[in-house]
Amino acid sequence: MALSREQIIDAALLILNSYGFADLSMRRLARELEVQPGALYWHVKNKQELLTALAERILAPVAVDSGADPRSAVRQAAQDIRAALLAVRGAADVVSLAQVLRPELLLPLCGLETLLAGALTPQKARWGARTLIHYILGAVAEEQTHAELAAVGLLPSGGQDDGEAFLFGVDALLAGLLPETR
Amino acid sequence: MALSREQIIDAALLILNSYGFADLSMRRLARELEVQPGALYWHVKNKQELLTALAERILAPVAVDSGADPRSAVRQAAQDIRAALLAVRGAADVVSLAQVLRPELLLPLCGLETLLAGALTPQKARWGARTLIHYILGAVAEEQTHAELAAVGLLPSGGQDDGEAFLFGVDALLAGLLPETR
DNA sequence: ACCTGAACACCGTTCAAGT
DNA sequence: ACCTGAACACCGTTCAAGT
Repeated sequence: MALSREQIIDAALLILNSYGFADLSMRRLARELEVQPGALYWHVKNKQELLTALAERILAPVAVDSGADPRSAVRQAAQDIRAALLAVRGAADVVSLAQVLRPELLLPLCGLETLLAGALTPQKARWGARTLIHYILGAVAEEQTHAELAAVGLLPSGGQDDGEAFLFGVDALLAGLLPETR
Repeated sequence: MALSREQIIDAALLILNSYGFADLSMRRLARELEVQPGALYWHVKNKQELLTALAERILAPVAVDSGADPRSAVRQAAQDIRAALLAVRGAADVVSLAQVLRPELLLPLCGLETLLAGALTPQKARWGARTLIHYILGAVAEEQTHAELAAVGLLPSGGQDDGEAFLFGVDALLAGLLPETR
């Protein structure tokens, strides 16, 4: 049966989870799919485009809903994004790369801006969303890299609660962006 | 004259500024220095170590001083770090990589934690500093990547003020971390 | 001590030619 | 339409052997 774009993304996700981001190469992917490397380029423009598609897939489970107040909606969205990233090995690196090149494609990340737009001027909503995104991706990338290094024994597996540390940053940012209207 | 570690770092910085991060390879570096690739490995353990040394050099001009209140000291430090990064093409990518692997080596980044420790509990200071660092590196990396793409014509050169956007994020974070004690 | 030469095991991408 | 075969121009790293 003919190779398909979806099949390629599936295989990429599999390599990512089994061997990590460093091992995700076009040639490795071709090997896994039992085709020649060149075959991939019929379905995908280049590696960059593949990574962007991969990022979309990784974030697909996240649904930002604007229920309740912006504050708790953003808080929930941040946690959902983190969860989606942690579900796939190396995901934060993939999404960080994609985010810089094609931010408009990553809907959940745009969603943050929409949520903030409910309480801020358009410009502040945009800036605030980017601040959040940089923090989220940076924090989770660090978490995942540390997990990677700890698994290989290059780093002591930190016994601290990453989830708590993550939320501390989100809450600090939210406190600064959306001061209590009381 | 014999090759030296400092010489290698100098050449790396030169390649970075002239051709960008993507072109900074061990082989390219060797070519520039007119030695065989293997020669580099007498002076440097591997590429990772070279990048870490490069990151230290890039951030060397930054001096965090704890004068005045923590708030304005951190604000100034963030701006200084951004300036140091913007002075070298691709610097944010280099420092981001180094930061994940050996955060203790990047003194200016540790300095942020020290500054915050003046007003927060040790744990909150650590978390707060990491939040700031993730934001700073993410924001500047995006700025530099966009400049890179715009220079190549792949992206319209955004006419907005990146400095203002950067400060908005820093101030939001600081407002959340260090609420006005008034 | 410091470097060369040569190798090993890889990359991303292109493209004529086949089916 | 979809893929192979083969090439091009690269990587990071190691290591015997030379000086």
